[in-house]
Formats: sequence, structure tokens, C-alpha cells
Amino acid sequence: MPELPEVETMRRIAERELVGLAVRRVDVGLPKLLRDSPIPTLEPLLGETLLRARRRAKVLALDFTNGLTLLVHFKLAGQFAVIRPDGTRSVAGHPVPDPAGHYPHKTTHITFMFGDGTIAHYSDIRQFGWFRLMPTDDSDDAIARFGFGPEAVGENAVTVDELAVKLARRSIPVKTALLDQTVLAGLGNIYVDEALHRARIHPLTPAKSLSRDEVGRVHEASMWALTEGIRQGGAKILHHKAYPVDGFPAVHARKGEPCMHCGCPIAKIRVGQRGTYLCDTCQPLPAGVTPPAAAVAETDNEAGA
DNA sequence: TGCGTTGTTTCACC
DNA sequence: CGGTGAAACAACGC
Repeated sequence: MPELPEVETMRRIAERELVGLAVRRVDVGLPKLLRDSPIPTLEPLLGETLLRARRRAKVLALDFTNGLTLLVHFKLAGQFAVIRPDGTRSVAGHPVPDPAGHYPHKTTHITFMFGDGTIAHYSDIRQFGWFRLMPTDDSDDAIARFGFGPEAVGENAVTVDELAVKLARRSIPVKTALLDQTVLAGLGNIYVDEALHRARIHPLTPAKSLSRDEVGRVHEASMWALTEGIRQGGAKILHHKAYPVDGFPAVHARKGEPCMHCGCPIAKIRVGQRGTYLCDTCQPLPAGVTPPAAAVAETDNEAGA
């Protein structure tokens, strides 16, 4: 499920493969992906050249000549497949459709064709993603309206001090606080589980109860999880089952499978209405914290050890 | 078949 | 008012 690492991977692909190319043709097979777009069609992009690929949180911003910017959000299941004239590919985002399969796929909804023959297919099996075309001058405001907090990773990344201040006034579970994009932008359900496992902190721990050392561990682990995700070009999770590469992901979508650290079976609970994976041994619930009834362990019915 | 799935928005409530 | 929890929303696979 596309989070910051998948979007950053796409940004890098666009920067490397698409910047400098002119749009020769655009096919939009599912116009509702543009439902909230200030400019209602992609036709103004015809003939324009991609100047730059930016990213803020999970939003991709593509700046074109003629003062146009296209914002893209992958939501649950967006995917870009860039196919060069020689047939080689770079794919980022959701693992469906199969990156090695035939394109356009039946879930391919938007296709860009560039002047040199390079093609970029946007596919989305859930159709939750969106495209918004607007003047570049408006794009910073449009992004600002999301109210994103500091980036979780990269040049302008949040500092430990900033994170400590934000977490200190929240009584909600630390996992829920970290998913709040106004606290820290870019962590999603997969990487937050990975970060808390590495930091050895139970997701239900109230954010404000974390010690300075624990906040430091959360900070380091969040950066690590996202960096590792970017290094791998995204986490390999298919049909709610993880296929770890180099031990990552270590917990997410691995219910019942052995913890990579201690061998105990990974548990699945519900935190803030989100499926949450953790190792009860490596991430013990602090004394005095009682899990809400809604967080009880889910019964076994899938993907056992 | 209804539930789970996600990031984001909205809303009722304290 | 702000923090919180929960629901809604988009569509589809199992």
C-alpha cells in the first residue's frame, strides 16, 4: 500500500526517466480520478515538458512547462509503471498489477505517452487515488491545505525535540499519534508497525507516557523504516501477506509467523481501527496500560505460521 | 455476503 | 477551542 517510500520511489523514477520529456498524448480512461481537479482535464499537458518531480508527504508533484503542476495521490492502491522505448521498466506503488505483466492492465486508468516513446501507466485496483492539475503557483497552497507536519525523513525531517513536543500532549496510543499526518508526514500503517517494532515499543502505549529515550528510539526507528522502504523501492506485501526482503517488513502482515528478533509468533490487534502487527515479547505493554476492548487479539482465521 | 483494507475528511462530544 | 474516537468515503476481493 503506497506510503512515503513508494511515492518517493516514483518521484525518483520520474526525475530520472521523465524529466525533460514532452507529453505527446494522454489517455484518461477513468475521469473520476480528476474529480477534485481545479483543471478538469489533462489536455493542457499536451506538448508540455516535465521540469521537475517533487514530493511532500505522500503527495507527488509534477511540474510542467507552461506553469502547470499535476498533484498525484496513490491512496490505497495506486501504481505507476514507466516503460521505456527499449521495453525496460520501472514500477512504483502497489504490487498489483504485476509489474512484470502486460500493460495496459484492465486497472490501468491513465496513460501518458512521451515524445521519445516512453510510456507511463497509472493503474489503481481500488480507484481511490486522485490527480489534480493546477497552476504551479497554486500548488504550494494546495499542498499546504493538507496541514502536513514535518517530513518523517529527508532533508527537512522532524527532529527528536519536535517529535517529543508533539507526542507529549497526546494521550492517544503512540501508533495513532504517529499516523496523524499533522504530527509527522509520511508514516502509514505498514511503516509505523515496523518502526515501533524496531523501537521495542507497544503500539498502544500512550504517546505522552514515552520517556525521552523512547521518543529517541521512535524517531530513529521511523527514519530507519522509511529509509529501508525507499531502499527496497517499497514493501513487498501482497494480499495482506508480507514477503520480507532482508528481514523487512519484520512484523506487518506476518501474523502468526515468527518474530525476526525473538522467534515468538507475531500478533495482530486493532489500534485506532487499524490492523496492527507486533511482537508481544519484544514490545511489551507497559505496566498500567490496559488495552481497550477494541484492541483484543483477533481470532486466527488466516495466514497462520 | 459482509467485512477488511487505506489515507483523509468530517462529525459528535467532552 | 482542541483533543478524541468513530464513522464515512472511495471500490473490490474473498
